[in-house]
Amino acid sequence: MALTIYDISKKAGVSIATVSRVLNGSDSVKASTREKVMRVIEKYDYTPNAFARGMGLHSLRTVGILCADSSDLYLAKAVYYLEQELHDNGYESILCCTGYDLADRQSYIHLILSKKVDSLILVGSHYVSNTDVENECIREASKQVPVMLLNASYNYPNVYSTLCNDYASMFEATSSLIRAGIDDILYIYDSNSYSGTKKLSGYKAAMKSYKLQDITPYIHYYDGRTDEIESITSFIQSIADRGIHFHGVITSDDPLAIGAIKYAQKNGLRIPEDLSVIGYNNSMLTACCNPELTSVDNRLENLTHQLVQTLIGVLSGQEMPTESVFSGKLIKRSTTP
Amino acid sequence: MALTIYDISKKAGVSIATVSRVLNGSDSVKASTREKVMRVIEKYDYTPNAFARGMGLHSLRTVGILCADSSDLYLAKAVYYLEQELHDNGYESILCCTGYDLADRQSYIHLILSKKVDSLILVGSHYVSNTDVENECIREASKQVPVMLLNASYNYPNVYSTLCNDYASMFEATSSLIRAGIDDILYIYDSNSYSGTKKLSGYKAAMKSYKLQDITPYIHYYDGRTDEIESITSFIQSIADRGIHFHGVITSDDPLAIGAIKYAQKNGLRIPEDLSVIGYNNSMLTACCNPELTSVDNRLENLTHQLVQTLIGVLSGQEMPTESVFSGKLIKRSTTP
DNA sequence: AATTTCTATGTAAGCGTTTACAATATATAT
DNA sequence: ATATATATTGTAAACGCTTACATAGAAATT
Repeated sequence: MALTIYDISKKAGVSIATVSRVLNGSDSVKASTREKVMRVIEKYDYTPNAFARGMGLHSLRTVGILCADSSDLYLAKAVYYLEQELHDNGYESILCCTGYDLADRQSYIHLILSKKVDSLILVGSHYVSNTDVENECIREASKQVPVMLLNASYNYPNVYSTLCNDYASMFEATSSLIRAGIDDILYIYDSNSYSGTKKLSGYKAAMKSYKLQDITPYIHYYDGRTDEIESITSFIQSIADRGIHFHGVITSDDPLAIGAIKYAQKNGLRIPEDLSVIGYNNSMLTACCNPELTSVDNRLENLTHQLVQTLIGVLSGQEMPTESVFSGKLIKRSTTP
Repeated sequence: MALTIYDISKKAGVSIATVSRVLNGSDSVKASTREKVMRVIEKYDYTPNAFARGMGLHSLRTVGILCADSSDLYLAKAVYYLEQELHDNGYESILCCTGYDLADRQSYIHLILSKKVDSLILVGSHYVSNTDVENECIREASKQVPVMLLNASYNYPNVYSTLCNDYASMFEATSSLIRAGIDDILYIYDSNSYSGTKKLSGYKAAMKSYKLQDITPYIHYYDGRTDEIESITSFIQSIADRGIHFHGVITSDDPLAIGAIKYAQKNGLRIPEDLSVIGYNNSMLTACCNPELTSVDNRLENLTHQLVQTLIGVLSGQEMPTESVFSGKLIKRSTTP
């Protein structure tokens, strides 16, 4: 059995309260007593039981992070930045990868709330949906702790959003191709999440402002895994095979754009002369392919920084903005003219 | 304030013991009582406090996962598989990203142990080192719970290892190039971790068995971030600029190999005619570059599956193998002859 | 009908901390 | 030397749950 605070107090010849005070860095402990206790603690390598602490303490300075899929390049990076930021601010974090299934997500929210976290960070806009049933769990969680959304927005008390203006970014990306004289632009997306919807709207708006005809043949939803490039490539091939002509491809995520590049290369199309490609998220993949991929950088590091700053503010009782919006930026590389 | 078991018991008109029994699925509760209690629980959306449970319960069916960096493609995928497997086996998981700093890692181990986890999984061989001081925390942790190592081996009671034979894989990868007539092979690695060392040995052994001259000029340690392809490219460029000639590059991780491909393309070298490249981990990057990258698949999904199976066995009191070794496989694509 | 057995529920004692409050020791002022 | 203020330490009551044990009620046995 592990040692308890009683064992330590006995061995050090003080009360448990004093040991607890030493453990929690209270300043009302005589230096000599503190040292005496510390020696015992170190000698026996005592670690306080976190559950017991959790019962007594109000805050454990811990926040829960929920992320659909940590193997997604972009989400993984977001989690990484968040953990860093939190750590730098003296907070611990617990991460749960929930997958994309709604029921699982809900049960994970319950799970993580029961661990007495000070806040909940939802990474990736999959957690915010158009169907209101889904958002029920956000509303519920927000009754207990502040809920922080990354790349999504949800207007509700105690919910704070930090996001990039994906609509504007995608509008700009699309417009840039149109200005270059390309107006038959395929749009491939892989998610109907909050930001997924915004991006699509941005594309549509740009297309419509330049073009009158029906754009629905250009819009395609890919529902496979985004780490299977070959599957993406054949998805795009199948669109071309259906007789849809396009000289541009814009995607909601870089891997999809890689698929487009592969498609072009398989069909002997020159990039960007015969086909222009724009990705999204400006991930490391942009540098892996050849030619290198033009992509939208949505300033993940700024977003995560702001999110944690907002969180710290909220937790310390300050009034904070409920929504912080950043601008993305189109990073031009070699897949666009 | 959140509801407690007392509130529920009052509302349902039963004792807290009965509520607790319903919560824990005890079979000695009358069906009608169970339903009555469940209704109240659902109505008020009650979630038991995990800390209080932790104090009473012996196991919370939770395992801690420690991972140096979740933004690393390979590690992130490992974590993802592990969480899935654990979830499928009725275990929850807590993940901490520790970074590569030793002191941080140690404090995270303490942290996560204090949460009364049933086991500790260390993802990535960075946790096992040649300097014995570092492994002290593994030994300590293993006194409390079984410690599972992914891609590393450490012979100690209550420590279980699941790994790929990186030595053999790298020996084979190197040999395959040598057999193709290429014997000036650069080796780029990015870590002195357990598996990093094994891979290097495999390369060395293969080189030595075919070649007598000194191979040290070919071995280079890259200590930058692996998601900065450009930085890798110029690293390799600088090696070439120092007058070292090579017709092959083998790397300890795919991103490094992408850097090699980029280097070749910048210098007008044909792949694989002028330069052959082999990566490691068979990540999605192998499909992103052009030509597509030959790489070693070390069967991550098998590894994680086996690891969790072993863990479940150990936790249920069975005698389990302390080391499970899988074979990797060289996946030939277009960067090798 | 009385006794025994079994099932369902309740009571109360932990689990290992934190912390308000009380008590004591020490320092300072008179 | 005494009174007062202050610094340090101790005592004991939470915190919200689990579970051994006690108890009441129902069913089965005699």
